[in-house]
Amino acid sequence: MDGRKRGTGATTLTDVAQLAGVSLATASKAMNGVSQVRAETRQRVLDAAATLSFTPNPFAKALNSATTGTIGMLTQDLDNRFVLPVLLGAEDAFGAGSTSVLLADARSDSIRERHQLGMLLAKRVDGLLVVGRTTNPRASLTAGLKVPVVYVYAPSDDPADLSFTPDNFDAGRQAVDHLLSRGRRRIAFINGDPSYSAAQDRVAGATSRLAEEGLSLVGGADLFGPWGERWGRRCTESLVESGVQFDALLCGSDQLARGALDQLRESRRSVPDDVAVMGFDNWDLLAEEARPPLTSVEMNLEQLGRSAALELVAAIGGTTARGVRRGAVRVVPRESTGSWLHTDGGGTSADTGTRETGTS
Amino acid sequence: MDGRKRGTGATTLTDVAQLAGVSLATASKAMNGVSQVRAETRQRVLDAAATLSFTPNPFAKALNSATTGTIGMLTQDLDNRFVLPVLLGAEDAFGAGSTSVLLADARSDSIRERHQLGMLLAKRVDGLLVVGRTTNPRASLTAGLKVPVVYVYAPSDDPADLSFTPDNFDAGRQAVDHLLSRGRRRIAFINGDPSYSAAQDRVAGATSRLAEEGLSLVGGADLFGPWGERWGRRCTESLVESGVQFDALLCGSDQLARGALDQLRESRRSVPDDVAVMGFDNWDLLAEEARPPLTSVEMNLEQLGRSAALELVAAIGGTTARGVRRGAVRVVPRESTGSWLHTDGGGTSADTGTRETGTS
DNA sequence: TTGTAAGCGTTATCAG
DNA sequence: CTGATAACGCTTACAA
Repeated sequence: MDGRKRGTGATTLTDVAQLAGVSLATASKAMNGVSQVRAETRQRVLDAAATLSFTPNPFAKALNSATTGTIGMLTQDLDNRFVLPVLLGAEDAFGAGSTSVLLADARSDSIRERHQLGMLLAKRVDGLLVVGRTTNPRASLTAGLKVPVVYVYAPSDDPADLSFTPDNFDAGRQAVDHLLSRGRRRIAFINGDPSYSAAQDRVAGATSRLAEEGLSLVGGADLFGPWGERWGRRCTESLVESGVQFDALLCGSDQLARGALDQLRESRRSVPDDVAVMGFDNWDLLAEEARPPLTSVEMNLEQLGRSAALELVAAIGGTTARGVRRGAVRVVPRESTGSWLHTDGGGTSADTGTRETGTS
Repeated sequence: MDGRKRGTGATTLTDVAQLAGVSLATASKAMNGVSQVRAETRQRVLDAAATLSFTPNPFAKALNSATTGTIGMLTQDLDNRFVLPVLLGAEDAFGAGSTSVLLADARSDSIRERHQLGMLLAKRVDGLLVVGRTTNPRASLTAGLKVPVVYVYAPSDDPADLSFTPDNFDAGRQAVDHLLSRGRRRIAFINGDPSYSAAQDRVAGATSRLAEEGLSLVGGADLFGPWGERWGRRCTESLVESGVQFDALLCGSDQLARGALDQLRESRRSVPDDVAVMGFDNWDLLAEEARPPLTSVEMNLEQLGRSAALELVAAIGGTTARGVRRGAVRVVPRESTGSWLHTDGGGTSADTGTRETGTS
């Protein structure tokens, strides 16, 4: 359409300079606010740029600025509900600045991950955000890279790297805290797959908090099984049948908790009056529609992604940080832990409560 | 570390040429396989490149090739479980080629969407994939853009654009087909939010298929309500209480179906013996853990993303296509529709069926 | 077949 | 304060 020899046809700084009646160099300075340019001149250039709706070519720019305004987000498994919020937070944080995000997914394949890494590097990203699939530590990729890398969700196994991961240990502690605050003392813990550090850390946190009260989990601390409602049901069933007394059921995930709730209903245990139930992850879809709505621990994944992004930007800027940062979590109370144990909410008496144990 | 005046320190084509003992131009030709280069020379260059682990600077490349090897993925709402598979499919399809994906999320804000669009364009993407939040048609963004745009999930409201969206109408038809094949004839439909075209299309498809058999939905075709288990339960309850006879319950989503299953259990209706239940979306997490496991319609979102990506690549290549393409869907049978109506469990006769109705 | 040189759009240096 | 001019790394006529 355009008589030029080459070029994209987009308006260039030269066009702007021409319209503004200044030299290319001056136009550049005016646009970037650097160097001394008379206010009037700058305005003229800016106006010209606006009229032509000029957008600087980022490639020409990147060609001599050593930084490209792009970061790579390398996910291990995009098809994972936990990475979504992380992605969102990160994208948001970057977008607020002016860096944009190049996405690459490894599909849980380390060969493919290597390949994607190469591709991202070839695109000259300024930094890398590596988003894991679980909270289990993962192999570091940092060796030999000249760009900063930040790991999110799955921390790097190299302590010299910087990682962000949710604080599952504290999540366990806070959960117990919450249950204690509801007057529960006989807490059972149904857990997920033991190969997940999330499962291990959550129960460890819970145990630790209980120990401070001189308590321990009833029914044992090793009720591991597949994540999922089915195991939640089965495990709850055995627990009930075993005759172990418990007034709270802490479940390693909301899914497990859903199964537990179903089973408790069938066993005619009232929630929360007989048994308080809570989960982890605060997956609204499951938690809010549960009967009763499920108290859960929000892992603040979006915030985690945001923090990681911010820190990556900082690292690109030159700062160097290392170690594993554990993102804050918080309990979101709903009805499943809604009542103080043995109140006469429904109509019963009995104040066998042990509130005096409270430490604060 | 390096005495150069500027530059990133990365090895350049000039380095390669030097090592190979040829001119810059020859090196370039050798690398790109164009023009006539003696095989031996090319090999020498390739070797040199390998030794230096040379990666061409994409910016320098883009600067004179009019195409950048990057597409923009503009999502309306990343925090949506339906976009994940689409993203995955698209990323995969692009990755297979050598285009990479720039991600931008609009957070359901049209102002922000405009902004992100601008940013993507400023980055000189070769094309745009616009991923919607629902399957409702959305405002076209194509006007005035010089890069091709393909819409996924939410189709564009401009028929001149190219859109990919799941075939909800056919999903409704196939669902009914499946239920009919199980001997069910009194089918009730519980639906989600009527403002979703998915809800409308699914029930329309179901109705259409039933009509072919001279049937219609029992309990009416307007049981719309909020997506979610709660509505599934409530709606099922009224249905049961209303005394309407039904041998199948088709639910507008797996979530609704989960609610329905719960309610049916409480109403002592056996699934699938008394009532077959099925949903849409085939959300494994819900469907597989349901009691019994839930038959559902798989919307093939990943494939949808892949197709859209492929078509975008084609469009960048110069082809022009328009209109709305509806992605194929398929029923995934599980136990909730597992039995032929009125068998007696183990393996009986009873051919009360109406198989002869089949049109083909 | 290979090399020279002219861009691509910007920024940075250094004179005016 | 402004303007030539030389990079940045690569592709591509055009010569040799």
